[in-house]
Amino acid sequence: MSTSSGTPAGLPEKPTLDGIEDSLAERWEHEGVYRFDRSATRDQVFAIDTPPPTVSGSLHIGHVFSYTHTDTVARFQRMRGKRVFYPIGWDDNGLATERRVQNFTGVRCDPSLPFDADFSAPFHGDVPKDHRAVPVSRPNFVELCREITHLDEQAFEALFRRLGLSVDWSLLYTTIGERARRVSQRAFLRNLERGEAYQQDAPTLYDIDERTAVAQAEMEDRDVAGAYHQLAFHRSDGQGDLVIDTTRPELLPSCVAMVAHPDDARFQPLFGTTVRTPLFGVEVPVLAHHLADPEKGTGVAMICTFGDVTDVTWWRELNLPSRALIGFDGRLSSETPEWITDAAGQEAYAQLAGLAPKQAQRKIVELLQASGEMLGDARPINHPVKFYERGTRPLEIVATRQWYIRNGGRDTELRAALVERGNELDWHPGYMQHRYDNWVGGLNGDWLISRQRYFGVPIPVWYGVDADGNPDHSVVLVPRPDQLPVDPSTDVPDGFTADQRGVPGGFVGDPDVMDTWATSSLTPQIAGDWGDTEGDGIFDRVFPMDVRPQGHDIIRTWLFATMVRSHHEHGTPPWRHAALSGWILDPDRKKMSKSKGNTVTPMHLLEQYGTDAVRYWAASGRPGVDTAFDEGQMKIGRKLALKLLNVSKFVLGFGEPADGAEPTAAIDRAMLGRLAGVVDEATVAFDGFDYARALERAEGFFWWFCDDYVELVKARAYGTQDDAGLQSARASLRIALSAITRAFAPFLPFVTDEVWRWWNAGSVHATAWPTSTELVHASPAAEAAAAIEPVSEVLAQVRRAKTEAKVSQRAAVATLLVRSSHEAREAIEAALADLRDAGSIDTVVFEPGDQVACEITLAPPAA
RNA sequence: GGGCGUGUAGCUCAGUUGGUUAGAGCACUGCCUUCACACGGCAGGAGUCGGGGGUUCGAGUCCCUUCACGCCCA
Repeated sequence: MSTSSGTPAGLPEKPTLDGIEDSLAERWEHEGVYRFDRSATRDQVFAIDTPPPTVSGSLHIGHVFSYTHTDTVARFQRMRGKRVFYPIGWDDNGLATERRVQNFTGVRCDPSLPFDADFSAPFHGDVPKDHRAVPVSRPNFVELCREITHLDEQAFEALFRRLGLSVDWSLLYTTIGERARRVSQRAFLRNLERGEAYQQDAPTLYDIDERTAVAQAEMEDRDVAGAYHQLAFHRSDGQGDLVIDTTRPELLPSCVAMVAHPDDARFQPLFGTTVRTPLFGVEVPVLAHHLADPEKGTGVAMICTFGDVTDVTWWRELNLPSRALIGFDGRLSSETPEWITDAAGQEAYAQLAGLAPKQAQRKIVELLQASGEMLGDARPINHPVKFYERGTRPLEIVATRQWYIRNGGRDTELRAALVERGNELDWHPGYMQHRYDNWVGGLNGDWLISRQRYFGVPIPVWYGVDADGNPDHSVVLVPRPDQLPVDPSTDVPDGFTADQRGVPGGFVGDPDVMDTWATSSLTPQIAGDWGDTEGDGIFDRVFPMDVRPQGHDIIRTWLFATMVRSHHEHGTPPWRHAALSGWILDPDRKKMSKSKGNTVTPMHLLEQYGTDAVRYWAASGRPGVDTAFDEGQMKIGRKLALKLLNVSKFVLGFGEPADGAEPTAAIDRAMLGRLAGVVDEATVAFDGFDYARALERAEGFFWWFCDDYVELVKARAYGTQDDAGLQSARASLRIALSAITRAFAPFLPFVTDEVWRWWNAGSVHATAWPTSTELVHASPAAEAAAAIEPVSEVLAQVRRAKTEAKVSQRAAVATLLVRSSHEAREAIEAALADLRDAGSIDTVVFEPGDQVACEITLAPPAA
């Protein structure tokens, strides 16, 4: 191979980053670089249980951030020789999608309507403000949901492909797809068979706007303005009043008891006595319970069924009657309840019947003030109230029949087992396990999975219908496994015919769908083809999976729910590692969220800085650590990508080294020694899921390599010294460039593959991760440092002298006097020819000294 | 109220089992058209490591305490 000038074959004259994303993404797809090898054995596989993004949400920079983290790990493992099982899915089922469809198309679902084959949505976006939602049948509504989510999914896929995620797109799934429904229903039916799923009539958190029950995990506290109303209850013994403070006077008609702390001396004499409620005159007992807070209000509270979750606890533990008044419509019952027997009470209730809670509150305050049973005015306070996390009005508690899955909330043994499962996982970072332990330890009920919604996986059961035509929920009819997935609203259970639906002696389908987490808690089973529909049995070779990457905010939901399902079904944690990503913060260190309006869409950033640059920013975010959105980091990423492009051109521009060319020069072997250490560090970091550290080490080396090493050996590589030196420099540059390119490949997949293909067949992503053992010419680490550091120091001092003299770095140095230790002098002398070339140095004189100290005499400028 | 995390240069962050004079990039300032790269290079100034106390020969690092911010839970 010629060593003369000219661009060797394959090297572009003017390398560029522009447009490399599209062409490389196409090549990867065409070459099947990320295709999972379905014949791989378990020990060859690295399986990743990636979060399926909610496609009805907006695309934002957070997606780029956390998915990049996972992708770097996937690419590393692939280069280490693993067959990487890296599927992705779209989470399209659930309330978020229903809402988006309602808002986008101007419809609402009315399940009582029949399917209309000719239906088309009144709008596609831009629904007028005064538009009244058009009621549509459930099948029509579901069809619309599918249509809209399909559009959203295309936008997500475009972004994720542009981001260069090395997922196997042939494994794509959706959480409403046929497989997801089959797997979810199968898992549920097996839970049912083993007694892990059950139905129960119980007080349930209920969102009256969405008309659906919600689970503990979906509930959140919000501070809202409320007001204490002081009400006087009348002692039955006629010895005066018992005064309470309540924020919900409208629930007074459903009061079942009074409660105070057992140690509270003020109320001890009253325990066991009764009082009569204001307005309604209902007699209720005064009871003791440790959850009553003596500091709160007057220290005594009224128990209603049900005002909040504490009421539920009291109701259960004190064996109180149920006097529920708020129905599914969120309004007070229109019938006067039978426990109000007093005529005046009945008259008072008549004025409240059918009102929404807020209206009822205004009315009852009026009545109480008129009767003199409310003392003083309402006193405004701020207090925490339970909301559905996607809801706008406080949750009510309504007693209804729902399906539950056991999660340890009512069973200490199961809870302990689930905590233990958490111990079997490796958490990255480790402190995230506390979130899991705290959540599991604080559960106080089982997992409610029924949702009174439409776009979800149907609960796959029917009920018998009794002789009076009412559903008999004790007669549960289940489908055969080979029937799955079923839709009980259209499918018919074995032994019945379609015309028996809803008639006495017939059957009726469960109208509900499963909670979205009840499906997404099965992503390992869905992605891994549990049940083996493909017939190649890959499930046993990908499960339990190696890692679950996800945000730390959904440990209590997604991670925990997945653990519960896997524990019940497989008796194992679903993965070996959990890798938690942090948040994106805006420049004011506030969490980015749609409601704050501070989110950033990613596509224009990918276009402006290039994908590698944006990935560089993302990969700089430490595992689990919240990271500020920082375009500055993207600029640095772009510089890094450009530098790799240019230095590759430089190194490869020398052409193929001569046969047998080897690193022989001390400084060359020392550089490789430093590189070997960096490769080892990056490998250890990656094995522990610390991609950010791996990047930092590689990057630190790379800038030193470009700034010092390349500058030092550049002249020698051009041929200013002997041939042995030339060959050593060129060989070393190539060896280093190869390892550097591969070490950057997980982070900068585009530019690394671009430059790799200039001089190698195939993709860098299909080659081996660099190892220190392949760098056979490397000096041992300690020797390398001793050989490099004095040389770098001299170079730096020469540069500084020229900068201070305000002359060009090419300016000639007449004399360089170096004071140094004996060892440093040896290192400097070994690289002296390179130093002279790099610094344009004429005479070099050594003197003994402690630290490396130079006196530089510049040559007079040439005229 | 409980749990967890964070606090290091103007900004974003490294700093491993305690060990020389606390590092990097950005920004800022100055210089250099240099034959891989001006989308570049070289160099410079800039820090009471949130505060206080303790352990130690030695603390950014370990312990206690306190303040601020963030997240999760109640």
